[in-house]
Amino acid sequence: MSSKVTIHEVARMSGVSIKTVSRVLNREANVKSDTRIRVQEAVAALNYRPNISARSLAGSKAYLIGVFFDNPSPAYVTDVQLGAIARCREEGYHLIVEPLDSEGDVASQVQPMLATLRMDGVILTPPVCDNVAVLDVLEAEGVPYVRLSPDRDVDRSANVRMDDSRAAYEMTAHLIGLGHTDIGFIKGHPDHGAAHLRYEGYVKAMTEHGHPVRDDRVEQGWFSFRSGFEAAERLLSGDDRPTAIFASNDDMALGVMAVANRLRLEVPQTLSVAGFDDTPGAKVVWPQLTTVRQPIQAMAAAAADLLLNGEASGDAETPPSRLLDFQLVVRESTGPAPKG
Amino acid sequence: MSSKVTIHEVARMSGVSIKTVSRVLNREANVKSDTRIRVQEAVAALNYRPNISARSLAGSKAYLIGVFFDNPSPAYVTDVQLGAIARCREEGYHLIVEPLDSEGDVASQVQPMLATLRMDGVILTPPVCDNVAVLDVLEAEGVPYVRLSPDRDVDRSANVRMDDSRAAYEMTAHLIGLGHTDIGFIKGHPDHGAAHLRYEGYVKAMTEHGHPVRDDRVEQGWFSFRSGFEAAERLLSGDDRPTAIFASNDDMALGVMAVANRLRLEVPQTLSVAGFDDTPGAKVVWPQLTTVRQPIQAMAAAAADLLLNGEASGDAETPPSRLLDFQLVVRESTGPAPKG
DNA sequence: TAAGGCCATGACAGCCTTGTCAAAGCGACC
DNA sequence: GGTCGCTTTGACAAGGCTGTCATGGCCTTA
Repeated sequence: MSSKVTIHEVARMSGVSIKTVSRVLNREANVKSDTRIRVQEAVAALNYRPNISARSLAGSKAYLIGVFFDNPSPAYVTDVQLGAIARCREEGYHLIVEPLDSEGDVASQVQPMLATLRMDGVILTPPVCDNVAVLDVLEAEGVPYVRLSPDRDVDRSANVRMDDSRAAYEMTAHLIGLGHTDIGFIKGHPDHGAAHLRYEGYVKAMTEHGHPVRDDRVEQGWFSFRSGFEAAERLLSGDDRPTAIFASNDDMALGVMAVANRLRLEVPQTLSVAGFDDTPGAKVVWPQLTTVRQPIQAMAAAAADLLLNGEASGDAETPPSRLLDFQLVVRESTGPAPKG
Repeated sequence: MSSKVTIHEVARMSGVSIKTVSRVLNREANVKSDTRIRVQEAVAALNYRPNISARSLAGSKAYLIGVFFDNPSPAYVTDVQLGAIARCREEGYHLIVEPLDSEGDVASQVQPMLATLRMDGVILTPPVCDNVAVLDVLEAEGVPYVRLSPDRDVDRSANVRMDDSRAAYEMTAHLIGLGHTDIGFIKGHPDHGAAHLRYEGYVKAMTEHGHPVRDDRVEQGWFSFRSGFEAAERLLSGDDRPTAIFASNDDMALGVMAVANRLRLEVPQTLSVAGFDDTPGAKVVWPQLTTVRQPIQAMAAAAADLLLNGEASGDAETPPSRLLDFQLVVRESTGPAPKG
């Protein structure tokens, strides 16, 4: 088709000035409705689309939102992208993805990019969202940003989070509801704030229901399959073992399942296993894993929303924060506690 | 810092014209080397970065490469992004990601996007890379594109592929090398060209090594966990069963492992299992899966390369194509054939 | 020495849109 | 009829950069 239709041609075709076409395109007020319609018809007829470069050069918006990540979980990353784009498309914005290499000097990777692209906003996923150098650069360049599930300095800037503590509480309560009283727990990487929150939720649920939190039932893990595997070996060796294990993420829970498998402990008849995150792996194992789903797409959409509606611009005294609901996904890896 | 440094200031600081600064930035010839150095120093001192909008408005490049996908596999998608960005960064290009919804009218989603952004090129992943409507729009808009692992009309345009047939051949040969002669095969989704190629490689290896391809050892699958599970149930029920199963992707192989697990068939002592793709799930099961790794990042980088060096521009009579090497990943799910 | 050619550089227009500001249109009211 | 105040519209500059073309210096060649 048309290699390049400009606003000029639309103006000529509809018999108004370029500026009026611009007004219609930008949904500005004070355009007579029949003028508006005439222009819209011309736009449709010529199949005209405004040139984003010219637009951002002339105006103040770039129509670009950045997504910065350095995340080992592809599923998380794509969910963020899908959620963000869903909201962005409504307003004609596009997504620029920038994988960061946190091994290197992240700030120096970010500054040039911000200076060239002049994006309207940036969404930061963990762990980049806790990289102070990156935040500093963003603020220096005056680019609004929203952090997803930040760990540190939560009040520093706009963010979107999930209630990890309450989710862990409810998962624990779910197990207790199934009759378990002796529930093992595998902690996550101590550098991640979420790890602490999840542990907190577990402790709270156990305590409130009158079950002791035994030291030898809590193992340190690192969010990896291997660490879950090793923690499970410690928890499950010998005859005195818990009837359920709640791992603070799915990868570790899968490690637990592997050990159970090896030891011929039937899941969930002999041992219930619960995870956290609802990664793709959770559906691939057998039996499928009971876990907690973060509404990642919704969180990303909320982040995009904060950016697009201007709330994240950093002028408010209290940065906006949105807390989204999680979802307990009960599948086959948890069941009633064995009798006796 | 500097809210916006323009090329003008660099020109003043280094005592040359704006145009000369532009020449230095674009690595053009015919600039005296001490002039070049002076300019570069000024650029560094002012921390100047060219404004991408102004650049693309004035020039012919947009410095943007698009990645279109509608891919159920997040791992694949992020690998593509990582590979593409690695090559793009070398030349100051950025990545725009556009998830497509192939349920809807894809072409009409794509055209406006191409018209507004005027990207310099687009990378298409399966299955979008086989959507003729999308290809038509790209060509109509004159946007160069590269397809990753296309199935149909392979010669229509630039593409990057892997030798699926040979990979399947080598995996089968690997099993034969371990002493297996009775090897089951689970085919992939018949709409995917790769499914046929993989089957072809299996047949070729069996035949060349003098082993029969028994009809009751080949099952139709659909690339899903469930279809692998069901195919394995058919292959493994009864006493007359193969000593190895080669599933044409990992998800199905995981289904096989689940069945083996249920039937108490030890992997790999009693049954060897091989997959294809090296998805994250392959490392999460126990024992870890022997599989074939596609060099996805390298393929995406090759695609970006074709775009950036102009080979994909569609002017050559034969569209360029790159065939990359796969990698056999031997882990614990395959072992010597049981004796007797 | 004059003519021709190449290299290095700069002046200026143009890319397509938005922002500013002024002007024109319109209705109502005194 | 004239004035005021509002809505609607347009002329023009500006945004930061690259493309085109012209200029001047210097080297080569006859």
